[in-house]
This record gives sequence, structure tokens and C-alpha cells, in this order.
Amino acid sequence: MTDQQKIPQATAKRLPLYYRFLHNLHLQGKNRVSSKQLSEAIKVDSATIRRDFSYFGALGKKGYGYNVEYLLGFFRKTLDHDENTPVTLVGVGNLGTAFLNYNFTKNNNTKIEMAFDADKEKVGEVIGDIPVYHVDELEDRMGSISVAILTVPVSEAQKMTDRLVACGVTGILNFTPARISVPSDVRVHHIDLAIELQSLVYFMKHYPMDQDEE
Amino acid sequence: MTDQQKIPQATAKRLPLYYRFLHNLHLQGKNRVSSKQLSEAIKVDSATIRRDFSYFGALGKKGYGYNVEYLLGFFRKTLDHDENTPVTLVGVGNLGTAFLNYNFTKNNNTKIEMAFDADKEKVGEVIGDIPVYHVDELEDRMGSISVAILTVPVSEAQKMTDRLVACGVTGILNFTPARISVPSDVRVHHIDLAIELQSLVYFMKHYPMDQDEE
DNA sequence: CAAAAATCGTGAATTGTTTCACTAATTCTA
DNA sequence: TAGAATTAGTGAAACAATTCACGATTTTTG
Repeated sequence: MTDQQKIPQATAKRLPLYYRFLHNLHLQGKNRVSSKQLSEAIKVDSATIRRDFSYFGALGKKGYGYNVEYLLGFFRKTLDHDENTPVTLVGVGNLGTAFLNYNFTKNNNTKIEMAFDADKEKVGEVIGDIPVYHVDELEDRMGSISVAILTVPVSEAQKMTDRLVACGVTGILNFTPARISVPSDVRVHHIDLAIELQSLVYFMKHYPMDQDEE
Repeated sequence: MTDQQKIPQATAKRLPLYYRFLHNLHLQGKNRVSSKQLSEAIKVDSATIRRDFSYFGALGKKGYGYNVEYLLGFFRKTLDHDENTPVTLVGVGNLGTAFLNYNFTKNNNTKIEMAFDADKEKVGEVIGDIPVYHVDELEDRMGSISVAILTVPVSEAQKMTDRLVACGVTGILNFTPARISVPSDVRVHHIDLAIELQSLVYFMKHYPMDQDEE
């Protein structure tokens, strides 16, 4: 399942974006789109889009563009949008709650199945259809879920990570500022809100924009 | 203010990370650190760290490493950590609230000064020291704030963006899935939670890890 | 139906980033 | 204090991603 010929990582990161936009076009009843139109809508250079698509073969038609339905079907398979990947969420604070209320399943191939928190107040609640359990029950309830969203306080980050990994988790979306340590077969993506904000400010000051650069 | 000689963007994105880690070391009373130690802690190759630092000149000492206090002071200046950049937040849902509760000012050079929401229930509240105003007052209250965090529903994203830009905002941290349109001098950083999750899942399936790759 | 316009796919050039591998300097050890 | 160990800084190589620019093909227009 390690993929046909490896797609560049930069391309892989854009695939969900393409998928979502194509999905919207499809809902609007559009059945044709060009790399130029896509480019304007999602702000990615049109040559980059054509290059990205070309890794999967010749999906378009010269002089015409791409057929929305065909492309969408293609991506649905490529992104495994038929099966839903179950996800767990640990830490039902504001950020965690935001995730629970976000309707992921719709138009997504992931579904948050359950959430955990240490606060007795929150245990037993159902937020956006998702039950909140006490964190003590983690090991009993995780089953074979392999993806976790980590939205706990930074002081708990490494501890919870270790427990998740022990439960068989191999992918973690880490929203804590901690740079957590994991075995080499576990993938961690960091999203650090404070750093994103600082980074934006730094770029504004030092890289003033004047074209449509990213 | 356009910066001495431009630092690579990849480097610039790591600067806040370096800063935070150095800050922690300093609090712990450490006064010396090597690129190897930094590397292990923040999971960035040590050669990359040395290269990053070298853009700012020779900050370390061979056979010794870097002096924490000196380096920290240097970054404080480089990252303008003395002045606080004022920020506004629009959309006080769960995600917005998470930001308001996040103590940004501490150890950061940004401060959320005010928040706006359309919901009368929320107006008048003070969350984490930050007052919430009605979105109708946006134009009156923004003053000279040039950075905004956008955490509104996707349907409001472009509308609010236009209003923010009209108020003089030139940097937006966009958490909505909308790819908003802005004049070419406005910088937008997108953080799309659904896409981050999908992307993680895609990478897990197609790029199984076995070294300490990113 | 012929000419003009649109648009993909891609080789090659360009640009950006990371990593290797070594030198030179300093610190540490006994 | 001599030799071993450490470690920054960096030229060059390797790798990754983007963008240019053009041929080939199809669609559109008059």
C-alpha cells in the first residue's frame, strides 16, 4: 500500500485542497474546469496544478481542461475517500471542542469516534455527536484507532503521547507547543498556534508582499 | 525595515521555535547549548540549525556551542520581541475562544487586543482579559491594528476579510476553509484544520515512516 | 470547415532547502 | 600542558519544488 510511485510531499499536501474544491464545483453542477480557473480559486500556480495532476497520469484533455466528475472520482479513490478513518481526540478544551463541533465526516474521510478528558465535568457529555470519556478509560476504549488529535495542556503532552503510542496510535496531530518524542514509526504533524501567529508577524515585517507570492 | 539580507523562508519559519526553546533553557538556568542538543529537543537536523543561525553571522563558538543568553538576546532583537504587535480576533466560537484563553503575551511578541463577534450573547464578555465587541463596531474600534485572526464561519470569511482589509489589516491568520481573496500587499497564512487532518492520514498511508524523517 | 483560441502535459531551467563532510578553533581530560 | 574530544561554520553536493515556455491537441468561432 506504499503507493505506486511516490508523489512529492508538497503535492500530497495539496491533494485535500484540490479534492475539496472539486467537490464544491461538483455540487454547483459544474462539469468542466481548467488549471487556470483552479489556480485562481485556490491560489496555486496553474503550472503547479498541472504538474501535480500529472503525477497521477493524463487526467485532462488539451484545449478543454479537466472533467470535474472524472477528476473527483479519481481523487476519491486516491485519497481513500470511501473509507472513513477513525480518529480519537484527547483534551476537550476550547480547541478540542472546536474540533468536535467541526463536521468532519461530511466531505472528509475522517471521523472523530471518541474524545477523552480528565475533567469529570466533561465526561459523559456528547459534543457534536461524539462521546467524551474519562481519560482513565483510554486504554480500554481505543480499540484499533490509529490517529489521534492532541489538544491537551502542554504539561500532559508527552505523557498522553506515550499512552497513545502504547495503544497503537501511529499518527498524531499535535496542537501543543511540546515537541513530543515518539518511536520512529509514528508520524507527528505539529500545529503550533503561537508560532503560526509569530511567524505571520515576522513575515509581514521582513517580507512585505507585492506580488501574489505565497 | 525590509531586512538586512533576506533569510530563507524555511529558516524564518523556524525562528520562533528556536526562540521559545532558548527561552525555556534560559529559565532552567542553562547557559550553554550545542546544535546537537537543540537538534534533539526540537527535532531539526543539527546542520540545518547551524546553517539557520549562520545567516545571522557567527553566533557560536567552535568546540563550545552557543551561549544561551547571548543567542536569546540576539533573537529577541531579530524577532522584535521587545515590542508587542497588537492583534485582533474575529469570530469568538470555540476556536476563537481557544485563542483568547491562550496566554500569548507571555513569551510572545503578539497581544490580542480585542475580539469581535456577531452574537449579542458574547458581546460584552471579557475572555482571558480580552474584551469582545459587536462586529458592527469593527471599523470604529480597530484603530491601527494590522494583524487579524479569522475564526468566523466560512460563509462570513470573504466578507469579514474585505472589512478587515478596509480597516488597514495587512496580515491575516485564516482558520476558515475559504481561500480568501486579498489585495497583493496583504499576507494571508492559511491553517485549515480539516486539511491538516486529512493530510496526516494521507501521509500515514502513503509515506510510512521508519527513520526520523519529517 | 478553416482559422483562432484554449489548454494540457512536460522537458528543461530555475529556485529553494537540506545534508554531507571537512576545517579550524576551542574545550576538556589526565 | 599535550593529546583527545567537541563543535561551529561552510563549500559543495544532493535533493525538492516551482516555474517557464512550448509543442500537441482539442474546442470554439465565424
